[in-house]
Amino acid sequence: MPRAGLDTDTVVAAGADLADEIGFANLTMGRLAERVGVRTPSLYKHVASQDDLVRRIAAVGLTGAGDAIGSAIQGRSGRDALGAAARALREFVLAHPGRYAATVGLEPTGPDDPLAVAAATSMGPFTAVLRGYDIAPDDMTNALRALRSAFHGFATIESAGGFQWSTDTDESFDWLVDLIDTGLRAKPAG
Amino acid sequence: MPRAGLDTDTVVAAGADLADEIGFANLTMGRLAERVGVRTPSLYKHVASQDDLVRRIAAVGLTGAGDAIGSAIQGRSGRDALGAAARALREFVLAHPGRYAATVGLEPTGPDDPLAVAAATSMGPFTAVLRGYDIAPDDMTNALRALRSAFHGFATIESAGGFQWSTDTDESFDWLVDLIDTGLRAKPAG
DNA sequence: ATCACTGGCTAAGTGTGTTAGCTTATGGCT
DNA sequence: AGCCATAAGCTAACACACTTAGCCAGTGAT
Repeated sequence: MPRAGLDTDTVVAAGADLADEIGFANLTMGRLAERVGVRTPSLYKHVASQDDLVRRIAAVGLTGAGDAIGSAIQGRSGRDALGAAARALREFVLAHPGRYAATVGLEPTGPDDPLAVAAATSMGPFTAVLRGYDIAPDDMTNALRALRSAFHGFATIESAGGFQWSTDTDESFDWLVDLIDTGLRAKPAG
Repeated sequence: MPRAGLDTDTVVAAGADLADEIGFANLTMGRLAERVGVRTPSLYKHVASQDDLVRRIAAVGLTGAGDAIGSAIQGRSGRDALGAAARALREFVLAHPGRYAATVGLEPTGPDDPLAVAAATSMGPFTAVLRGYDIAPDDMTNALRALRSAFHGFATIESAGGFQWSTDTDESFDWLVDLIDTGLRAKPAG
């Protein structure tokens, strides 16, 4: 009876990959166990429950998205940085739909929830982007939430196949980025 | 053995109410059966499956949101109409979180999917709102998708408790509306 | 070489979605 | 009023999925 040599990170990573492949809704403990070459109950040596697994996958997804956005804005600023950040988020969600789907609909358990921390840090790059605009310090949180709402909304709707008419989604995305950029520029700083 | 006198609409409406009360994730066929005073298998006389039920609840949710937005913009135009529409959507989602949660993550099955139709018509009022701005006809779809992304994103994140810091969400919402309004106004029509 | 630890296993329990097949209330027709 | 087709409810049973309990064996330190 040889051992598979799993640990928590391996299991979570495999779960994230599997969710991307077969869709988050189809992720089950049984399928994940099969994927990593082990029987279902053995997974519970590495994660406490399915909910625990999902939260860890979500954290991985948020961290990944944040990293992608962070490196996308390197050396850019202003409209350029905004576009690069938004594009990076969108491409991450399209490339990793399962991981990202795991992040929606999770109530944060507390202020020091690792998931909440991951969510906060993953949005960090957007703060950097906003520094390229003339935003009053008091409005920083509002602006961050606006960006997050708009790009998260677009990415999740697109990822779920929610845009019906066959009009080019790339064009719609660029239009949204331009709308936000224009708004941020024209809005009075106070 | 008296009859409960159910039909599909009754079951779906009860399901929507129950989802609002206990949360969409906690909606089960068993709980719904108990709610309507019937045994679980009896529900299958009125809906084909749980997936069918969810899609019907989602359609009810989208229709309800669309109606709320539609009546909110009566007699308003421009920034006023935009704010009223956005506020109506947000309040609908906060008042009916379960119904609205049912709408996310559903692949439309086809072009004549009743769900797709409901989604399209529910966004109709936003088209009316956009007529108050100087949008090129070719950009109408892009603008509609932008509005939908932004307000859907905000509403779902807020409804899921995703906004961490204790900064006032009302203020953030107004800020978002103002950002979009400013952007739509300043963006060149071509 | 031994021993504590730990990662794997099987067995079993609970809850949820679903189907099959029976029974009887309901409403229309004669 | 009585008859009958339809369909709404029921029980029983199955298929999975998540989870726990408890056993066994591989692993690494002493």
